[in-house]
Amino acid sequence: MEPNHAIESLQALAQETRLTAFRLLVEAGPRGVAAGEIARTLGIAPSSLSFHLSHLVHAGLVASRRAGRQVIYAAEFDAMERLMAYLTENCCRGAEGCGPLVPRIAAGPPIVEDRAS
Amino acid sequence: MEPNHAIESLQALAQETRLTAFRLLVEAGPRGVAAGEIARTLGIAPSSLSFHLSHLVHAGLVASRRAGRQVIYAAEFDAMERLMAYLTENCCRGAEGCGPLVPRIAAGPPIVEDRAS
DNA sequence: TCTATAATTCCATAATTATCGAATCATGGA
DNA sequence: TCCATGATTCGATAATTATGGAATTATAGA
Repeated sequence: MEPNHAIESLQALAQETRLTAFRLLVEAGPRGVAAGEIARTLGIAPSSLSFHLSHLVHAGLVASRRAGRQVIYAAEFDAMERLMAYLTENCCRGAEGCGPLVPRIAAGPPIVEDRAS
Repeated sequence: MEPNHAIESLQALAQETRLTAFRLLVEAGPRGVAAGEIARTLGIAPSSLSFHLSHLVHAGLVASRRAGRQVIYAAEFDAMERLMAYLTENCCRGAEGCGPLVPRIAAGPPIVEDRAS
């Protein structure tokens, strides 16, 4: 994953309305939720929701399909996995519990607060 | 981790300058990097960097300590781990590779594109 | 075709965020 | 104390983002 795509994904999630919507879709699973129901649940105007959903879709974190008059949105779990992988590989080096098999060797020998220099 | 803190952390990372700076600090490890050196590396004004670092510090993703005339910034790996844990628990349900032990049971039976309804 | 429903796009406005020069603060050394 | 260096805060400005009403588009049913 390129840094720019990671930033796009992080931006998509870094907003209260969108994170709430995304969590709702994660809860709902592959079946997804209709736009109108999301808007009602979050208590915001449909046009505002469209604005936010378009961010999530553009980042690839959410997919939409039409079902009759409604448009169903569903979380794209694979995309979320890829984001997690990016963060693990690029933002966790040196830590232990962050991700699989990213040893602390990369950051050099562990220096324990050498403020004495 | 509360959703608001997660959003703060995501916002901190969801910006090119800040993500680059954070990755630099992750690379550097616990020893950290002086503010001036970060600004030089990123090619931005010191005042701009301060602005961005304050975001990262406020989110808890980065810590600062003074060393003589310079201020050294270092990644807080624990905070990053906690963010990863939050995302795994709240944004990955139903997926397999996202995190440890979050079974797909939570999202109900896996529905394989039931567009036939 | 007409109507009702669901959603999006368009538009204006408000709010937030990013940028950097200038001024200020903090530290170390002469 | 004075000066130089490193960093932050302040201030103005530019750019981006969020909000919701009104208009538009898409679909289903009468």
